[in-house]
Amino acid sequence: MSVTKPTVNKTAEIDAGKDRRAELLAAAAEVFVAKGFHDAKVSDVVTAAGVAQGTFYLYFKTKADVLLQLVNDCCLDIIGALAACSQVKADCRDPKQLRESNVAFLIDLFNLLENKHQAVKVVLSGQTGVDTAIDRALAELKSVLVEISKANLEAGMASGIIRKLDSTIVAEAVVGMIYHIAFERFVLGRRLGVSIRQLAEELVDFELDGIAAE
Amino acid sequence: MSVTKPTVNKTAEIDAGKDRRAELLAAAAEVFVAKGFHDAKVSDVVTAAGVAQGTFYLYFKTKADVLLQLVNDCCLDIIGALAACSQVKADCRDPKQLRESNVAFLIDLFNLLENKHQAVKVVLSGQTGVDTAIDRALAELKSVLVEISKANLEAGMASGIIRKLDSTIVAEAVVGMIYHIAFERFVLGRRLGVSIRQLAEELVDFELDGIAAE
Amino acid sequence: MSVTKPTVNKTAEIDAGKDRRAELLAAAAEVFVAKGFHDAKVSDVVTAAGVAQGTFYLYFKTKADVLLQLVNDCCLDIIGALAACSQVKADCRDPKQLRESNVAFLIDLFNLLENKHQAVKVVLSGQTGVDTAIDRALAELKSVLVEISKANLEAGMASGIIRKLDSTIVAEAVVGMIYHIAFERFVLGRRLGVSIRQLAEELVDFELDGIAAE
Amino acid sequence: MSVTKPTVNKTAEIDAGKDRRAELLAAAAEVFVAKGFHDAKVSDVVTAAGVAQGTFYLYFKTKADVLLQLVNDCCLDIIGALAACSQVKADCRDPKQLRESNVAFLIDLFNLLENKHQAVKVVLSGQTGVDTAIDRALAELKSVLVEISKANLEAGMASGIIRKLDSTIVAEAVVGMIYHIAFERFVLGRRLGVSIRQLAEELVDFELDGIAAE
DNA sequence: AATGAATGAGCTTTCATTCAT
DNA sequence: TATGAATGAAAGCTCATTCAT
Repeated sequence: MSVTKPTVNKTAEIDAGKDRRAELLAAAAEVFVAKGFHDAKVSDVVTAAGVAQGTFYLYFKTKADVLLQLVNDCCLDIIGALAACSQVKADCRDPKQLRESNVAFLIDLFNLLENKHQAVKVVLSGQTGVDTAIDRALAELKSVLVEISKANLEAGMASGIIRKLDSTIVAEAVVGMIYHIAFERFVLGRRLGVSIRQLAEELVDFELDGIAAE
Repeated sequence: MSVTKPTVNKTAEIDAGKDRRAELLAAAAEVFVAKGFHDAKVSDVVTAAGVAQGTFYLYFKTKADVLLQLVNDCCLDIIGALAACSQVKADCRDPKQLRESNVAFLIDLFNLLENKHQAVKVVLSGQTGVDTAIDRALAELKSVLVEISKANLEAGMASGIIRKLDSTIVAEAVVGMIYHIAFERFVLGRRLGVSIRQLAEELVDFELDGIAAE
Repeated sequence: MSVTKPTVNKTAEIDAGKDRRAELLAAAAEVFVAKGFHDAKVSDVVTAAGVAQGTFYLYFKTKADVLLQLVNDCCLDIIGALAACSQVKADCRDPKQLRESNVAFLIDLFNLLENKHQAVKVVLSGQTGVDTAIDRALAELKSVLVEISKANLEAGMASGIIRKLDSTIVAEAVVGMIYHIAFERFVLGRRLGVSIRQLAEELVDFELDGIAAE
Repeated sequence: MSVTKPTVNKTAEIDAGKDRRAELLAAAAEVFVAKGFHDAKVSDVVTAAGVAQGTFYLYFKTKADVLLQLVNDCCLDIIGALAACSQVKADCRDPKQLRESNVAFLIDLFNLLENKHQAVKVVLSGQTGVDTAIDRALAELKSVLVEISKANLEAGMASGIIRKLDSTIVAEAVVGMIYHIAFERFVLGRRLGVSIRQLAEELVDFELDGIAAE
């Protein structure tokens, strides 16, 4: 049926479809963050999006499906961005450069999270157990972060710029730290009285030098 | 007949009541961890506990109530234990002592979590949005950890053993790190190839000295 | 087992049993009036009676059974009393005597209702549809009242002291009037500012002479 | 396609909605009369209406809500009708006119009750204690009847057409009589062998002249 | 006789999903 | 595509009744 339609219409339709889909996705993110996935009703989402109940099912197979797409889209974006900005760090030699590249990385990450806003909140609030595909996507994102961290630690150890340590444990620790801080700031909205840059610098200082004096 | 019942029986009866409650609590923890609170049915819990549906409601007002009690019990226990073991650190003077008291604290905490087992899994998996009382208890636990951490950081800064830093941010970072590691190990069961002692030592090394060489 | 017990004990037991039964009956009446049969729980009744849940079932087969016994007891009492006091009227000749015997009858009836108190409230609130036996008892009571009224009307017509009328309709009307007034006074507690005697006199005036002047 | 729908269809749709509600209301009345509110299940109502369980909750908030609406609708209708037909009586001067206006009023009332059929049965069977709003509506209806009756009695006394009497008590008695007769005829179906006109005349004779000869 | 913990059938209500229009 | 009324499976919770002590 759609095959016989002129291209112009087809494009218009697709665009309209994309808009609708995007609207629903945005509305869903908003509602899921506000009430949590389980307490959010499909009717809440369609009300927020200003469409009818049935329209939801033109774009998503099930209620879980919209969460999956939300998480997938967001995770893929973040993973993509991480891949881009994490390569800078890999070959730094001196401590100052290490500090700077780490700070730059965190600032990039935090800005990314800040812009994604609602979708990020959904990802960070860790809606687990809804669907194995979602669990996989969330695990994948965390795993990518851990891998980046671990790879950097090992490269640094090889080049002598980082002390000998258990890269697995420390990578997990670093990622846990970042997730927690990101959750506080981007989901709960607790800015802790600092800008993104200040936050990144403080965290990198902690990561590199620890808390001990000297 | 009932008049002549020895005290022992009476005690046994009371214990039976406590046992039932404990059995249901344990079964609920198990089921909540396995399926998540929302997907867990009361019928799952009673089946796991081997009692009838109605029996559940002799001990708990609602399905959310059992989660609340689980979380409350567990959080109170942990907070109590933390209060006890966190005081050692407060007045240490030299770096070696600082390291040791931190390691001891983490070992105590991890052992506590390991023993509480299922209830801890429930607490750590962060079942949020079910009940404001539950949210409050979980927030309280985290807040206590952050406060302990912050107080220690500030005491250490005052005595010169800890460098100047933003105690709020670093305390959050440390707690995020611990939560994440605890979640990995005690909920997901990823032991990362180390004992609790090794884990604690590695984390304290990271916390005190960071990752930078020298 | 009870056969081998000495008579004294047996009597004591029976009395105790009667007391318990009476206590439960009284408690049930109270609770049924306060909450209505359907909203009243067996647990409310036993709590009010100060006995354990299981004890209820030593004296009554089901929850409906206690209502049945309450209604039966009360209806039988009233019917018995009615039979006694209604015979006076039957053979009165002159108008003054008719008025007096009617007033006396109503006073007797109202006093009876006032004394039965709670049980009467149960009967008058017309708990219908719980059990066919209960429906039958309530219908029987009303039917007896209607029959008395009808017989008196017909006797009066025969003796010329009462005008020609449809004894069935008027008997129903009279009974409806009495039920309604009794309900207002003995269930809802609206005394309408008069004593039982005044009430009876006013009603008999209305019954005999109607409202028209002259 | 839907864009081109003629207005007629839109109306049809709205009517469908009204019809559904009316169907459910009718089915509920039927079921409530047959089994009583408490023993009637929502599943009985939807089965009687030929719709699915969930459909019930598209039109009514709860099971009690449908009873409330039934009672409210019916009571309001009756009160409205009463207001209209009760004014005729107010200023009648001679006995014959008084009798005729009273008969006319009762005939109007009985016809109204006969037409409302099932809903009236629900109202007259006095489903009490389900919801305070329902209790209020039923009390309001009775109160209106009593007030009308009382006002007429007092007007009649003032104009000398009605003898001196306690208008409160007599008004209650008259309303009790009417309720009882209406219940017998319109709920239980006992027609007592007379037409509505005959019934009204007999009752008015009784009301005006009482039972005494002469 | 008295207890009260345990039972489990059965109810109301919710809400994701469908489908005729 | 869009609609929204209708669906019905499923879940939480209640409470009359039982029974071992």
